[in-house]
Amino acid sequence: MSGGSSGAVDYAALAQFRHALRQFLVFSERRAAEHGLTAQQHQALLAIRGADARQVTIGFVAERLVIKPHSASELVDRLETLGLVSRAPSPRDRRQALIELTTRSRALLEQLSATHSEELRRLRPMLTALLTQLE
Amino acid sequence: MSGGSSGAVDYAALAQFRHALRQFLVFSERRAAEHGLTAQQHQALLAIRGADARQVTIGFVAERLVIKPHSASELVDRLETLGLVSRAPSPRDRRQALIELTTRSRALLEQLSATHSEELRRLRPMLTALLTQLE
DNA sequence: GCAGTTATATCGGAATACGATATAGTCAAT
DNA sequence: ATTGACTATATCGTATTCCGATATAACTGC
Repeated sequence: MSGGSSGAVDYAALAQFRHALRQFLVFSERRAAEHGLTAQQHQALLAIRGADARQVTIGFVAERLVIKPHSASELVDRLETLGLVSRAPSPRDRRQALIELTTRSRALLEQLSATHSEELRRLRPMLTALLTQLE
Repeated sequence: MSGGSSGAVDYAALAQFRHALRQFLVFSERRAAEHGLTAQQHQALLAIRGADARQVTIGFVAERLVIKPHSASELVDRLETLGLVSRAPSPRDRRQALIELTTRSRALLEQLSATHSEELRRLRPMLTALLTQLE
């Protein structure tokens, strides 16, 4: 036996888990599209909102979305063009760009998040069951 | 109150869940890349393997990966070029292409799947906790 | 105030899913 | 058998977006 518990891999369980993930991601993508957003734009808005008190910078967005900082910069460009975020140089460190949601994106995100929470509540039993099956 | 349980959305929990998902997907992407595969190629191999007895067609791959059939066709093209799957017309219905893994891709997938199972076992507590938090 | 580092930005290039369309095979009903 | 509707797969051009390489500006310690 290698490192795994029983040696044999449960391909069907893995495949089902990935299928469930894909379904969720496609669900998410479609909801975002209904509001004129791409999946990444939605994720960025959520990451910014979810930061609560923290100062949100390009670097922060990059870290939360697990993309390179220069990709986050481009992503924020697009959001700014859409009027969904504002960028302002940080007074503390003028290299940093402080990012904030606009009224419009806050409203948008609230709707999207409600839908997503609901969907995840719906998917939870299946996801946890599939994860359990992998043990 | 709307449809949700308490009306207010837990943005931080949603954001954390998406961050965890992204981390897993990036993990997966990197492992696949170490074996010369893209994420989608790996997913396709897994879907084919996870089908067990079932006859695997382009349509089946499309359905499991939640992509359009013509995108699945392109994806299988690339896998065929890499020598990771074979395509043969079905005797039953000669429109269909029956797809099979090669010896090489089976070995490849076994390694990848072991790593992934392990990682998912590691992530399970976090994922289930985050899902629970959304209730 | 210089060297090294950090934060963000710009540009060209690569990958891949998609829409529109094409081709080939199947099936039902005549 | 032939037609017509439908299904499975394939091809082509396009758009999106991430990345690597590189640039710029600002911060830090000495």
